[in-house]
Amino acid sequence: MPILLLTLSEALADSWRTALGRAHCWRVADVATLADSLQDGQLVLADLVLPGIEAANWPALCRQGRVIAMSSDPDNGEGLRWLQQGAAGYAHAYSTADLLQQIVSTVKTGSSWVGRDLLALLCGQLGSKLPDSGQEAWRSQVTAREAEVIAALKRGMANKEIARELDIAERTVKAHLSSLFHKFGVDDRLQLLLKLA
Amino acid sequence: MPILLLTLSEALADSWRTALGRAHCWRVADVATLADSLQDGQLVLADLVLPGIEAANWPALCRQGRVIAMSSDPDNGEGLRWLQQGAAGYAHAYSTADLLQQIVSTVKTGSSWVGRDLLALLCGQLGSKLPDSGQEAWRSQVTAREAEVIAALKRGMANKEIARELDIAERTVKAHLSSLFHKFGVDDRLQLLLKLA
DNA sequence: GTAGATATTGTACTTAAGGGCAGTGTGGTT
DNA sequence: AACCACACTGCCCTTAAGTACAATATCTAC
Repeated sequence: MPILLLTLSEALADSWRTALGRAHCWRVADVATLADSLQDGQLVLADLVLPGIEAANWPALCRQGRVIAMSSDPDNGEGLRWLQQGAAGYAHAYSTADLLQQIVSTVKTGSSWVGRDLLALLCGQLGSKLPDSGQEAWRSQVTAREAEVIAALKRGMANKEIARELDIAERTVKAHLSSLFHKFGVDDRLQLLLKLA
Repeated sequence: MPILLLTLSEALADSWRTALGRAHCWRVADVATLADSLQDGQLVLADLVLPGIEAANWPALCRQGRVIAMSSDPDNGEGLRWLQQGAAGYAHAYSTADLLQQIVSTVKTGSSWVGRDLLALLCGQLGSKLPDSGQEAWRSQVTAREAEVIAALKRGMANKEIARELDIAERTVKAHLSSLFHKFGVDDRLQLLLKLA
């Protein structure tokens, strides 16, 4: 599946092609048509200067594909808006080839990409609004070793496997688990997992 | 400059080494010493389970190097806290090799790395606008009776209890579960639950 | 009407899970 | 020194979980 380059500027398209490899890029300039024919999970680099990209088309694009907003004049406020509307990334349209590859590669794996300072802004400004209100109170009553067992449990591992990983006897794993069961008032690993989820 | 692996768990260090290349990794387990001798821009993978990592050491680490917080049990609220304290990234300690390379490569270029859903949370949309990958697709391949068993399982019930509830023999419950295990390619009820979550 | 999916159950077996009891060792507190 | 929390382990026992090998019954589709 080629990467779609959504821009009117031939120069921009060219610099993207050069960075990402000419072969698997496909230039498109008509937003409206694209929104209909977009495949699921399709990767799109979208030049924000493109006429008609904002209106009704952007959310439609983002529903279908993984769209990276490419700004010629990046600004944290602007970036936040596009990300809120479903963008999978926000970057400088004239990023270096290295960075561009990085971004595409990141988004391709299903993650989102956002610059360092924008992230800092997000953490600083919106962070306080999060209901992180120490719902993690249980952590305090769990020892370091028990926490490791929990982590393993959350990966669906059996006692024997956990023992191997932590390099202790299976009996010890059971001991840690028993302790956890008591602390959380549950009967078995399944209920513990549900309690923690 | 090698990547520093800051963890007590040999198993974890090993999985990181395997992903990132044995040659340019360096295992360290003492936070206090490290904080002093850290080079500028040094890349560090920091296991959050490590004792003493939170206290006064974390900010010092982050001032000197690029520190990625590795959680054995990731949670958006937790992630936010570490990022606010200067982390260059927040990821699952047991990420796949591919993803780990991705993360390291991203942070190495000077960007920050943050998972998709955490970013969505930061953007204040809680993922509602992000195309989420067919979350309930599994329902189509599950029979009505199997779905009832799943519902009971999600309440942490044992086979005997499920049998009572559905008014069938325990053996039948086991049959339904076995069928589910095959359909989802898992080995037991715990993994099934994790698969469904 | 025969094939296939679904639901049901039985017997018997192996392995995993969990706990009881008992003990060792370490590190910090009073 | 005495205490305590934590980590670790062994032996033994009970019960739960999961599977192999069958078998019967219903319902829908071709």
